[in-house]
Amino acid sequence: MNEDILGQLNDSQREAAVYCDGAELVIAGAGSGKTRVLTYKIAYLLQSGYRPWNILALTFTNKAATEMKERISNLVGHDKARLLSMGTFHSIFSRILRTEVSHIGYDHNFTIYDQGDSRSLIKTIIKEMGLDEKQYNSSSVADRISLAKNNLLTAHDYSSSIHVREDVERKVPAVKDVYMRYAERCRQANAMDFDDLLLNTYLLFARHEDVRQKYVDRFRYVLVDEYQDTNYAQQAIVMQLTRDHQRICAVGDDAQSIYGFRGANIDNILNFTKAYDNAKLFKLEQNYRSTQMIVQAANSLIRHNARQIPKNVFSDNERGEKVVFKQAYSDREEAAIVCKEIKRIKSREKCGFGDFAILYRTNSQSRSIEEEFRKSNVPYRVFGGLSFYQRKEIKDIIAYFRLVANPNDEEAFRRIINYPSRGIGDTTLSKIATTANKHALSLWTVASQPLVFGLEANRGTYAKLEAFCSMISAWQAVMQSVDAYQLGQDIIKGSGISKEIYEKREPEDLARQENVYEFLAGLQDFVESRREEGDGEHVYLSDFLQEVALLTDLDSDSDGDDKERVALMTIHSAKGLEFPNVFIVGLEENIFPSPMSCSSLRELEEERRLLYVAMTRAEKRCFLTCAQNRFRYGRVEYGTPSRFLQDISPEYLKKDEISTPASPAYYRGGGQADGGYGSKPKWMQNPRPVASQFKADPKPRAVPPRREENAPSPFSEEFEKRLKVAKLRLKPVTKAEIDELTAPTVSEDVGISVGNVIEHQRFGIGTVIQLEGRGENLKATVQFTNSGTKQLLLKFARYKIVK
DNA sequence: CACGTCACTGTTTTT
DNA sequence: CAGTGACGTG
Repeated sequence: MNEDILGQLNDSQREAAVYCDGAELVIAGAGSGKTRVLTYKIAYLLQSGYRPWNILALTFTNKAATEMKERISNLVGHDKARLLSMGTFHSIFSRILRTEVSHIGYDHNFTIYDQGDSRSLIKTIIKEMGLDEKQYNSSSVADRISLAKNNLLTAHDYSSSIHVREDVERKVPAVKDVYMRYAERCRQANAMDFDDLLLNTYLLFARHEDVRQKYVDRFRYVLVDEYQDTNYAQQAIVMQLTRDHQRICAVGDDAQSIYGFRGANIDNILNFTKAYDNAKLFKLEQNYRSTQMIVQAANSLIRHNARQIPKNVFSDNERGEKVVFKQAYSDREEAAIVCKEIKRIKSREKCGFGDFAILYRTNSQSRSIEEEFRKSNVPYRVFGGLSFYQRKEIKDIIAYFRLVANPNDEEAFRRIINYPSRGIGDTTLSKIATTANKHALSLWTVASQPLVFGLEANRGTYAKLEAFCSMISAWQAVMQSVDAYQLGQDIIKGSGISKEIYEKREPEDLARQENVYEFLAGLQDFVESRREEGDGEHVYLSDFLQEVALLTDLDSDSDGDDKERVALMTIHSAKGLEFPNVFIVGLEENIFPSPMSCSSLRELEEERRLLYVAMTRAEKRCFLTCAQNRFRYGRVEYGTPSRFLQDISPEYLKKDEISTPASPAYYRGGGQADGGYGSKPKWMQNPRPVASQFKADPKPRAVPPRREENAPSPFSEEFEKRLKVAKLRLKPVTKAEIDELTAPTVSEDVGISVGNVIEHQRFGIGTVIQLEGRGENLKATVQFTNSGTKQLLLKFARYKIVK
């Protein structure tokens, strides 16, 4: 059996796979079968007597973990494979923290703050401290803190570290104080950000030898994929787990280290053999993926980097065509060239749209390509960008879930205390925050006992707070008895979110409704698959929350459908993937390399590696394009070809091979904004009557949920089937239920009631369809004949009753 | 308190 | 361009 498995590897792959005598570093050139070695090594370990749960395999993405598990399943069977500990650093260690976190003073139901949460908290703190928000830009402060955590510096350590001097030089001396407060607030909220998951794991193991020992005993063999992208904290944790027995296998390629901005430290891989004394070094140098031409072109590029482990990547595949470079006049022409070339290759060879990928440096570059593809009916799929879980309506729902699971969660509290509107506005919120800070308590504690902490507010406000808190408390009470799906539905209905979302009928609302369906379907799916896996009879909301925080839609497995679409993604998200034909677009100075990364040689080398990664995704053909004029930040910018083009040896590069499309003006000139489609006035073309209500989430996409047949929302493929089923099973919130939820409160003190027709000074004639609130807060929802539905606060509205 | 409007401004990659 | 914050109005 061993023979069978190992027979499928080449000599150097096999040597790397069977070496089990100690620390091992496998330098795996691009396309050299790195994943293959890892999977076979794990299969080999299992056959040599290791129990599945004794093996820990850390990957870079959840997707990589799932795929590897699947491949191992095929070798050793599902039963064994499913028991392996395999996942990202973040997901594996968050699970360990869940069970051990009481040792370091957290509660096991801690929340995981995503980047948006932590940025918003940092922003709040900067405001509270009265710092200048221009000087203390919340995201750069967040980056500083993140970097510190990645280097295992706690807030306390930081304040006496060299970083403080840097901060002083950069004119942001208070970063250390922001960090200090931020850490306090996170603890107060019983929350951890992504970096805390690593930092706290490290501290847990460092301070509690018995706990460390427990996991050292459990994880008898540790494998780390993409080692070049680990940061100091990750490396340190791996060291804590492996320094006793030295059974570690790290796999990676220093030439593909592209996550330095996230704290990844290329020194980890460069210095591996120093960290582990007797480490054995293996090199996989044969590339099985690409043509010789592509491999050589990529080699000639990466040769310009000084810091690297020497290696000689080669290919025995066909020689192949030269890498093609073409400069276009504009970004539109660039898109058209790419589009035309895809069609040309596709008709010449028997291949599908799925054999093509467009790679770019920044997400925003997908736009011009998308426009062109849509115009030319080329099916495509955009990866990355705004993930499903970052959509406003989904985040709102999750915020409710989070607050129920952990009422101290400050960010969740802030998000939903007044969503849907319940008359608790900024004034009340900031009073709560001030009081909470004064007593070093969470917002929830203060809000639920306002009188105890001397929160000053009027009667109405107390009542509203009371209503909100008792609603949340009621769900808390049943959280351990009602299953996640049931409770989730209850919350969506009871919170008023369903009313908020299902009431309206604008196109954007419909998209949101679908997203909520998808979300519920996903939740149901989660509950069911958990049950099938036999992890206990009941699946609770907290189980779901644990997973959801670390999910990306990149991780979702796509079904066959994707094979028929061109893939659009950033180079970063293309890591580990391969395509027959790859187009790398936007190779211009000011984009690639990014101007943010041009200040040091180190950063520049990372950008070069990024291009190396991009080129080595290609199996057969690789195209590089750039544009002279590009529409960016609302204006046309002039750009010159990227300096990296000169790094590629000319013998592998062919310029201007693609023919320019014959006619149209790809010039996006000054004057006519709407290049000849109809002539509606601007304000009619993109009606967004309620836009302001739905804006404002961290990384919103320009075009709201994509719904055209070419470009459905990132999630709809994998959810489509489940969705249909779920819709049947789900009995979506019915009209009657909505009516019930929106039942009017009869109000005696004003002469207006549901059914009245009023005439409003600005909006014209309309029918009152709902009334809520009382006294001076009495609010009417009015369906106007010509102006849609509006909410009017009657004490202000200028109207008269007509009927 | 909620919502609409206006002016300003920042520009990268993601677990 | 598109997101954000400040400000005014009902």
